[in-house]
Amino acid sequence: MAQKPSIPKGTRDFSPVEVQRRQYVMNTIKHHFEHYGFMPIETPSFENSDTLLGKYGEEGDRLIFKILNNGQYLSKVNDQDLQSKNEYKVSPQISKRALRYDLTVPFARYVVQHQNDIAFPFKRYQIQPVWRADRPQHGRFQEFYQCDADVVGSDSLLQEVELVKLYDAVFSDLKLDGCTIKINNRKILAGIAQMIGAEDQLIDFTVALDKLDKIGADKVKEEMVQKGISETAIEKLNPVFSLQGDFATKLQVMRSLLSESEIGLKGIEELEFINHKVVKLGLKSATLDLDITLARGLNYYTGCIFEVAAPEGVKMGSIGGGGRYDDLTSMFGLKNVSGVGISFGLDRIYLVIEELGLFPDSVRAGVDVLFINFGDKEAAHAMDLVFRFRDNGIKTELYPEATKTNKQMKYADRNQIPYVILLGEDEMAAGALLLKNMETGEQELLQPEAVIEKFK
RNA sequence: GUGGUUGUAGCUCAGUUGGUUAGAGCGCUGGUUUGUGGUGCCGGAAGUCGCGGGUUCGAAUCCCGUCUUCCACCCCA
Repeated sequence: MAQKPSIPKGTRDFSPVEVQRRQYVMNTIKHHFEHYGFMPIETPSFENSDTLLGKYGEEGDRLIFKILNNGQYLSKVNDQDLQSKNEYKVSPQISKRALRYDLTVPFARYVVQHQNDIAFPFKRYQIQPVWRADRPQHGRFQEFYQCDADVVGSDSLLQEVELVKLYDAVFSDLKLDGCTIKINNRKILAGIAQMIGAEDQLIDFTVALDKLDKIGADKVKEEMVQKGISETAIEKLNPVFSLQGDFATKLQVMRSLLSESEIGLKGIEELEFINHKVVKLGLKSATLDLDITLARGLNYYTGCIFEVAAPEGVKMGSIGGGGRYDDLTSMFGLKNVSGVGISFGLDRIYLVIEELGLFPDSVRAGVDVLFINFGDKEAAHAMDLVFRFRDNGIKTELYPEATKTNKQMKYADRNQIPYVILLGEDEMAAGALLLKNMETGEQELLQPEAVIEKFK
């Protein structure tokens, strides 16, 4: 072997067991999406650059993978821009397409493009990979799967309620108990900013506030001062920094704090409605928690925002996120269509389930039964039975070579095949099969019909 | 994008102040009565020590660059 091949950073190969387990997670999510009435769509891996650029903020633009044009792409570049080595000026001239960064923006594009064929409200789900030129870390990749469910064309807060229930249903089904669905509302954040006279600095303000549980109140205040927010304004935020108690209690504190802000109170009302309904319906294993510091960088959100934290003790960033966006489709020319959606981070959910040892044993690649190959004559007979078994829904294979039994048994063992059938001269003469349970080592001589019955 | 960290056989890792033919465990492979795996015993193959430069009589070991890994920022799923 000369130079070892490799794959780009932040990407992975998946072994048979890994693929099987990923499909288990994916199928669970998909099952619940469909159960809730979402319909599947798919969009291209890459979009026109202008569809994506400018939708995720400055940071987002930097993380979008740009695709180099084909042909003589350099010949058309403005010489001056090329000389100046200004990538912001050159990159649009040499790249007209980019890999999708998430599933929400391509969906908004889809809705606008197909608006005449869509019956609103439109509920779609989408499970596809996305790409980000981020620096890899644990649970952070350059290629990863998102599983999104979105509703467009409905202002009803019942959608938010349904999405909270959907999160709970999926995580409960995956036995991932103890997830926290954090919820907040951009209107509340806007209200606070308004109250402290920092309306123009909403983004700076929320980004700083978002770090509260990570760096503490003092550092957050420091950062806000740095961003030009006045000290007296920050003093007014003290109730926010020390917010405690259950959902209703926290909401009460925020209500009095925001009594002067119309938009802030609207946000409070929305959350109250959602919480009330969710409490009434009940959650199986997740907890809905009001997190006033939750901001989320994606700047197209306008109402409720969600983020899901893994069960306590697991070191992992958010395993899901979402929110309401009132204006996303207007960027593509379709006004007054509100959307709300959530996303499941498949790869992170996988890592959490793995860490907690929650994958069922039944999630396994490979067959149920292996026929040992004793030679041409025996193999020919075995093949008949292999197909008969398969027709009866039993995953079956015949070892392709008549090598030593030892080796064939090892193969079965390595591949965690639960049963092996020995069909040699003696068994053929008796018209029977020797079925061996690889876990217990027990063997029994059975008629083929009896084996088929056993697997039903 | 910023700072740090890692890279030695298929895998997990040793490798002493730079000094002969670079080691171990697991795995793989062959044998151990030619129809029986997961725990035995004996043997074997396998590494331009991430890649490219440099210092040196001599580099896995020191220096620089580069890629990769993981971590902290940033941001997020």
